[in-house]
Amino acid sequence: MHIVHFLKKSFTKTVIVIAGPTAVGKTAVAIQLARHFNTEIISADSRQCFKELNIGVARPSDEELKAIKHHFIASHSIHETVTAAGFEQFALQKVQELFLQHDVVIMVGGTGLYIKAFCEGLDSIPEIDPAIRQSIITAYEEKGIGWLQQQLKLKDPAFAAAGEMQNPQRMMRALEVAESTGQSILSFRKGEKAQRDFTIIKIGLELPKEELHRNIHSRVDKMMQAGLVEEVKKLLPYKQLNALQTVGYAELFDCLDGKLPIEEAVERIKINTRQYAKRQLTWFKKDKEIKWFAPVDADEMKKWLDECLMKRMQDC
RNA sequence: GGUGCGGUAGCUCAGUCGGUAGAGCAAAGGACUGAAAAUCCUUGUGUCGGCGGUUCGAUCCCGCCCCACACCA
Repeated sequence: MHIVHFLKKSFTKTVIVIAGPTAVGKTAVAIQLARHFNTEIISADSRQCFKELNIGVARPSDEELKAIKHHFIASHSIHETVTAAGFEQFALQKVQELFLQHDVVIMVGGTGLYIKAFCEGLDSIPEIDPAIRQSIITAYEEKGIGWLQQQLKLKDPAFAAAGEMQNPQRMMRALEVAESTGQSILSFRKGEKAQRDFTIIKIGLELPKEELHRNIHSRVDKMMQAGLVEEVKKLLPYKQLNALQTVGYAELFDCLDGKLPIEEAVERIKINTRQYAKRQLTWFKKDKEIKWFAPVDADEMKKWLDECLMKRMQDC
């Protein structure tokens, strides 16, 4: 009886996930929905979580942050290691905290893997000693992809046979797992979806391609006017960090290093942002649970969500 | 006006000692479980500036014309 009661109660708790490509207008929609449900927002963005990055990652404005409380925005430093697994932990804990006060919580973001980790969980793989990781990176940088291929054939033949043997990042991960556990990374990947004790509703935001591209173009121009170059200049000493392998920063580092004229750097940022948006769309379109809307249709979203929530309450 | 150099994919260019062409970038599609704004995979694309000539055959050789750039007047 207690358990049934508990389930009933927790299933009335809901996270509304808002996904979509960069520059589609996620922030504004999230704020409208947060107002409507009188709740708070958890960002699912692998770059906006860094306090050192602001203009270039289109962090919500101070007014927006003041209007609705956001989490996982400017909450970490570029010197920390932030990962999908870390985000899963963070968001799961945050959501439980927020459920004490709210029945509905909004999650918005463009980082598909983070959203997936939150909704479905990641298989648990033992922690890797940072020293092992570093030694693999160093060796790869010195000896190249051939070395990685050879090491993997030796230490994780299963991955070598089935994995992506041209993709250094995946290969390095496989190698570090093999070296520190003695087992193939494939043996850890069960692919089981974690069960969450709350409801998840997914919304996708979409615009015609040309319109999205116009948004990207003008947003990059605005970032430049807002002083992106100054922001990037301060981060130049840290350009090697993972957090700074980021569109808008990488290109301007090249510019500051004299490798690229400023006009070309800006053009590059626009191109790379478009390509990034395309990758996001490829990822999200695969998720059949997502209900798609135009960003201007906030009222329709509210209506649809209210109906959804009503239905789930009755089901429980 | 003269001389030189060039005109080949959306862009930058390579190439064919004459048998209708290929790289990079862009574009399109896709993958992706601890770097994910990262990383990786796949795929086109052409009146080879125009008109003639030589040739079995011309993008390639020859002539004329057009266009761009540089230099000289």
